[in-house]
Amino acid sequence: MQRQSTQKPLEQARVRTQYVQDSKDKIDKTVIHMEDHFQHTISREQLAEIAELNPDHYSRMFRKYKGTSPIGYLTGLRMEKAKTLLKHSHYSIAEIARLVGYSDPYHFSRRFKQLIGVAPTHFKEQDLPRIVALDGLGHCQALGMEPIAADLDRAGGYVHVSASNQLLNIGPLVTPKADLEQLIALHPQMIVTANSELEQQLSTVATTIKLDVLEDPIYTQLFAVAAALGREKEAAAWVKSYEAQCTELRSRLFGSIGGERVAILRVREQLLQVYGMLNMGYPIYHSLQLAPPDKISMQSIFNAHFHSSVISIEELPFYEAEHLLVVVQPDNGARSEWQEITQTEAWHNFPAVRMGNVHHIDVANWLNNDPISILKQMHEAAELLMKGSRRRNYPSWMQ
DNA sequence: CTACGTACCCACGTTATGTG
DNA sequence: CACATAACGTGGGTACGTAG
Repeated sequence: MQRQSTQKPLEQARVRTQYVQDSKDKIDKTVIHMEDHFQHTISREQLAEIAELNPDHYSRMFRKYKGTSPIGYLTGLRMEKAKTLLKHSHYSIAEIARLVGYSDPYHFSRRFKQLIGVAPTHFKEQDLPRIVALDGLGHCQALGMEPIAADLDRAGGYVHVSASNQLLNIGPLVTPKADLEQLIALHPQMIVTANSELEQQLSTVATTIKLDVLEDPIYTQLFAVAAALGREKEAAAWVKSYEAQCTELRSRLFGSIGGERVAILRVREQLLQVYGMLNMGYPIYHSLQLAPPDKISMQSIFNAHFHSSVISIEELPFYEAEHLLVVVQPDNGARSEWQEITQTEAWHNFPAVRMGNVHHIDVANWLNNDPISILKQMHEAAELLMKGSRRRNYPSWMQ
């Protein structure tokens, strides 16, 4: 008799979940090692040893979680460091090559051109505009442009800000004089903002780029920024890569959950919302083309700007779905609201709850609506829905 | 001339991938 | 997990261009 058949399904799921988590932790351990030691020689074997995995198996696992080979990831890391040094230091190319882990500057130069598109010397001389991103940091980064300052409070957890890129946190800009003076002192050439009043006010300081984050689809927003920065080619390349990833994830998801419905629930103090196709719904319903609850489909058809419905817990059965993504606001009011919800009959009868398909997502990563965040949200959602058909992903404060 | 950077070539090492 | 093999990456060498 096979061992599996004697093991309870829940126990199997627990073991599988533990295994997945262990592998991820091991890969993360090697990523930290790369970040700390990129200036030295690092081999796949060394990394595999750190991860306590067979080198072949390690490469496979790494690609599974990071989408690239270990050495490919390390090279990318080194090139990012090199870009920073080229822009912000006076070291020679040979010195920079050495500082990022290349003993042969010629080799470094070749790889740099191959990956970045321009030779190190030209990159150093490129006169990039001084951009201040009061909004749209993710838009700029998707176009390969690193602003000199940004409102990091509005950037969201998914927009990566590396410690080395000297990005100044300027926000939140609430228009009093002091803030404006600080902004002018930066001598910006471009300012990206979603606030029309500010745009008017700042148009005398620099060329302003107005983002319409509520009305415009993400591609329109990206191309608006690209047009102002002369980066249309980069925008097109980003869209192409993004759509290729959408297609790949859609086909994998179809294989694992088929046409099952996904609902998105946001819990706040005294407020329960079910999301539509916009904002948090965008990566789920638009990018991954997953099915929303039937009522959300109807509401979206009748109102193209439909954002979310505020509901009472008794109305939950009208939004039936086989999978549920839940955002609980990280405050005590929302947490106690959440505790109450999970005690109700409507909750226990909800299909996704009965099937064990409830996943928690972090508000800090999910409220932002920029290319970088949307891409990562899509990957996070796909991973949760594919791997975790029986996995509970409670945040640490709930355990 | 010298220093620095890029392009090209070649041999060898490393990594990815398919198969069992 | 082991193995074979193809693909890719690396490092050393040389030639050449450019600027001071």
